[in-house]
Amino acid sequence: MTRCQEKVIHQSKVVQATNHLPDPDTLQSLADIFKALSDPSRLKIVTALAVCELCVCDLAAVSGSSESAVSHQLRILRNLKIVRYRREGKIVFYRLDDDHVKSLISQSIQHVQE
Amino acid sequence: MTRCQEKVIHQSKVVQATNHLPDPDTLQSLADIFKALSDPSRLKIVTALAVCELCVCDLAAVSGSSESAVSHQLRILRNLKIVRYRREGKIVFYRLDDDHVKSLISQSIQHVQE
DNA sequence: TTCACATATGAACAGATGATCAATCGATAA
DNA sequence: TTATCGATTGATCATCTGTTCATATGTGAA
Repeated sequence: MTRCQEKVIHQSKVVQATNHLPDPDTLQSLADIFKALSDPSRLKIVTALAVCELCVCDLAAVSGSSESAVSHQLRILRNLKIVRYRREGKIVFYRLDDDHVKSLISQSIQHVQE
Repeated sequence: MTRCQEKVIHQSKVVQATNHLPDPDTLQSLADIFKALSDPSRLKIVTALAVCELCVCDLAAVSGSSESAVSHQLRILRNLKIVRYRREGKIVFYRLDDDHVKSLISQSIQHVQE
């Protein structure tokens, strides 16, 4: 891969910036959580769950998509430990796994609205 | 679209959650910024720029991808007003447009590492 | 002007993504 | 048991994404 000839001039900045990058695991976790929140459907689900615990069909109603689609999305959120669930008879209730994501979103809303 | 028969039971929760959803514009802006940060390459670029101003070939070196790929990613970040640039002769220097994204990422890192 | 270099752009391609549909699972009630 | 309902899953498919490659800008130097 070719590099521009100015490389030497900014090399110290490159080294400095490289050293300040998060470690690969952290970088991947960051990208994962951002990706989870980058889909409008999932974002609706998460923001809805930030208000209160909801079952799958409730979430389908809130987000305006099918229960199947919501279930697929919930699996992604489950795998990322963003949501957890409890079964009550035939109904499965979902809620946020912790308040990290909740505060992350509320902070992000402030950023967006400034 | 069919709804589960429990709909009536949780209807107040559905209404409550729906009313607390951010307005569509805010929701879209949120999704956009999260999507911008959901790609590992762009995340490296942004975290690098959080350290100091860098030119395109520096960013290519830091992120470990080609200058063309970086340039394409920078266009996305430019369109979202996440980065800005200044030209100095043949070299174009990029930096974060403001500190919102910087603080958002540092907050997110804390969340990930807990 | 002509050349070289840093960057930007467009086309094309492979891989990822999200919705839909059908089938299935799990739990309750008859 | 069987039937029903809420939820999950797998397959399919259209769409989106990110990289690569080739080409085009824009700037400064010769």
